[in-house]
Amino acid sequence: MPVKSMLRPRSLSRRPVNLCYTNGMKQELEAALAGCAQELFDAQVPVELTRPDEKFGDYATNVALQLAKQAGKPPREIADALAAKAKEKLGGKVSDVSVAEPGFLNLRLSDEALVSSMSTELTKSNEGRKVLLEYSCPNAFKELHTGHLYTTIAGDVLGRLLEASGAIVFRANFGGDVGLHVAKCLYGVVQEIGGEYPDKLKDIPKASRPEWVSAAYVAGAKAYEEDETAKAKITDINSQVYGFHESNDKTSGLAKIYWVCREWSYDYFKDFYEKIEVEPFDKYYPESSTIEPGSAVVNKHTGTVFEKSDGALIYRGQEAGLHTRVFVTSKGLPTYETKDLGVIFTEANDFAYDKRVLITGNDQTDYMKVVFAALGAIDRDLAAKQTHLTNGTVRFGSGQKMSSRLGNVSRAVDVIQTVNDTLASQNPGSDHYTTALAAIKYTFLKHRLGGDIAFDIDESVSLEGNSGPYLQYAHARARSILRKAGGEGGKIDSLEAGERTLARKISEFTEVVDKAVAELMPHYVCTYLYELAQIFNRFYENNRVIGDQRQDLRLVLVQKYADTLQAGLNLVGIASPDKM
RNA sequence: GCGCCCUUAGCUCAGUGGAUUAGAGCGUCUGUCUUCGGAACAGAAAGUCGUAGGUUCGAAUCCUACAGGGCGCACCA
Repeated sequence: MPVKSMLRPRSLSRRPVNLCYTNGMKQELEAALAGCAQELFDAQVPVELTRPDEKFGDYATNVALQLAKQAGKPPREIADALAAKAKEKLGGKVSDVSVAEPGFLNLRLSDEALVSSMSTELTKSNEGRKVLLEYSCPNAFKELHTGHLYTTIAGDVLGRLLEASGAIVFRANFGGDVGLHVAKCLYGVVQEIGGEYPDKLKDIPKASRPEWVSAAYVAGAKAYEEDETAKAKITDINSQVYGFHESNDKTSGLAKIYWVCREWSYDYFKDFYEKIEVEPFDKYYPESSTIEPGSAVVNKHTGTVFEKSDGALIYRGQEAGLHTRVFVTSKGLPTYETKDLGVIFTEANDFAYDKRVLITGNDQTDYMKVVFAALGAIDRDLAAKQTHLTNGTVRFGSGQKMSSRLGNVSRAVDVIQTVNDTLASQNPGSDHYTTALAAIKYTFLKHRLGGDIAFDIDESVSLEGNSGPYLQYAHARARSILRKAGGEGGKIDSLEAGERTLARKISEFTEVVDKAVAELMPHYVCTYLYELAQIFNRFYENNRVIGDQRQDLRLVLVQKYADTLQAGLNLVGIASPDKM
């Protein structure tokens, strides 16, 4: 495969390739219609069903318009023929197949078929596929900020989606534990404790460690800018830290401080992930561990893939329309490029993945292309397994109004704290942490992955409208009905209008998830769940369940709805308590 | 300077080749209900889909140019 094909624009790579679905009403109807086209016109066309406005039907297709050109007949004529054939072929599955100008085909499912297609059984489109997900990726010795919160939540949900589609997911976390930021931090630490006395670290209580280390970093960074002596010292510490790894130094004063503070960082990350209720990582890849494998790869391909230029080792990406980037500096130090190659190969060894999905900020788009291009020149197969997704920058405030409570503060813990406090003040006494998490996660996840996000604290904390808490409430409400009604339920034979609208929406669930999985876009699920809850709330407003003649039937619908909403919330990592 | 991304209602965003009125939420205005949990529901006002061309039976969606905004362009990560 030529290198260029790996550099295709995201809009193309998003297209799903795997079309071997096994079940589902949509797939069944598509196959049947393709069969009709084959029989009538001897034409092979991919039939794609869409969900039109309910008044037109349950599914629609423009296949007749596509066929018109091939067959050289008016689309209307083709549509009429297809409709007649489809009715005959699909029998009891559809109650109506109609044609609309200029040649759209609309299908309406029979109530029976509609009811049977309400399912939370998902398509296993990635059965057995090994997918490595790399996300979150915070630097040790620093605090987690809002960007980390976003990428962590997004990555976690992509993992859930992939797992739901049958994939075996490996969650990897690649973060910097060497480099200038570490040296700055260590400098600050040493200043704070008055020398290279690792024993003094014992005095720092566990709970305040993250902030303490962070403060040391800030002090170190300031000294680096303002004080020449400090700057020289920090530069020296920087190379010492590399030495701690090379010589496996665990005993000298500064080395001890380094290892202890590094461990504190990893503890802090793990606590944080637990706190925001995301799946734990399978493995951490500290940057220091990727230097050796990365350098080995670069050295091996020097002269072929990489070339010397001004004393540095570079990959010349210019010919492919990319940037030329340095992999090893003229001082012989590996750059992030080399470390990235190192982690790619190490992960491949550890997990033997079929696909690797990396999620980073969108400022790394062009950079990653260069790394992948270099990788492609080394190992085409491995390069073909790489996917780079980006999450946008989190902006605060919306337009004119900045949030007075958050200002520009972007620490992840502050965001959580602020949302939690706001909820607590609005609704004292109840358990609002679950609600706070739902609010935050949903705020991030409802947007299409890739674009920047305006994080408006007031909006995300809102319990109304298109929000996580609205969905949780909509779920708890349905569960409450079910509790009150007891375990009864009945059979669904025919549906009234409001019931049918709800059933129709429920039946879309698996299709929406398929799409979210195929495109690795969680927001489709969020949008769907909100629409589902909205439709239920309308139904609920207009239709009595308990005590109604149709109680038994409606309870089945409520049950299906609650299960579907719960399954969907679970997929996007949001809790669905039965009571709030 | 070169490259990539973005621009849809007052604000925040869905929609990315299909159909009569381009959809939501928030905000604004007006209602519903002696509530199977009101964190609800119904309705109204609000849009030349950045601008100008082009391709197509059909364009917010594809192409070109321009404008505005963001990001990236060798020894940082």
